[in-house]
Amino acid sequence: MAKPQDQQLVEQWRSIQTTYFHTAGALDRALESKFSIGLTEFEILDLVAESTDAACRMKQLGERTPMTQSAMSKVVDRLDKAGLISRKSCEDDRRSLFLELTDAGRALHRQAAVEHRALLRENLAKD
Amino acid sequence: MAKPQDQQLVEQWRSIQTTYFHTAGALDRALESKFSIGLTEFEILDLVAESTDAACRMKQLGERTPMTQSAMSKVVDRLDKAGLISRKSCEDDRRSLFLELTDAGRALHRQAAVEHRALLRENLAKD
DNA sequence: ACAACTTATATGACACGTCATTGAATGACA
DNA sequence: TGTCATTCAATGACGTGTCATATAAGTTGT
Repeated sequence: MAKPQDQQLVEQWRSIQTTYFHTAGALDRALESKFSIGLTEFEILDLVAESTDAACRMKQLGERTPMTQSAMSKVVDRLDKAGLISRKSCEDDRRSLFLELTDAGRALHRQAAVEHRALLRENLAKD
Repeated sequence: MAKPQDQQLVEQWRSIQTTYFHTAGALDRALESKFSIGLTEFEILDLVAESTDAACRMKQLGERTPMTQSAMSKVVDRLDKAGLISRKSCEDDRRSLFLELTDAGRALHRQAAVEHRALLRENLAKD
């Protein structure tokens, strides 16, 4: 009944899902237990950390992650409350916000990134 | 500062995430609007539909999806309440449950599967 | 046959993401 | 300059997932 090419598509999709779930789960649990931040929080830290120029507005970040604007706003809010990031309003356009890591944020990111990369290596390695 | 091999890992991961988010989002929205079921619900229907033998206990399904046992239990509960699936207790081991599609469930699955495969094709196609 | 352990599923508290909406600032244009 | 539309971010209501636990049934060893 099922077309073989459909079967193959479905399997490809399930494989992506499985990889995603397992990897995301492992990352989330590790970051949570060792650094008390979730994977989403780390991902924002990571994006802010790697953005060299000052043009690090939330809007730009939104273009670099599949996260919703709403989700981002809440994550950034948590990071702010945790003292890992700071939001400064931008003079050019007062609707925008500039994000930057605090010292604590930078330190935590540096450590967490090591763990993060290591787990990616474990999980994404071709078996 | 960042090792190039790490960069590559990170990009591989982000690519998986993006594919996963976009595809899952598209599937979820389409199934929700056209058939009033979420992606997770569809996935359970799909698994039950493709399990030929009667040995379709929740436990087995759990082995075929990255979903949590808890999550599965709730999804199945919703499907049951929606009249798309039925849980019959198993005589051999009364802790287990057999799942099977109702007629409505089978009909809905048949239609939804077409949409599902089509969207997978759109989203997973190599660009 | 009785404890102690293990396994299959359900459930409650809680956290997070989504959608829709709001508030505020900007742009466009007559 | 005043109106209308657009853009950036925040928020509240709501659904669904997760963890820890509960419930119930099966298993093992004595």
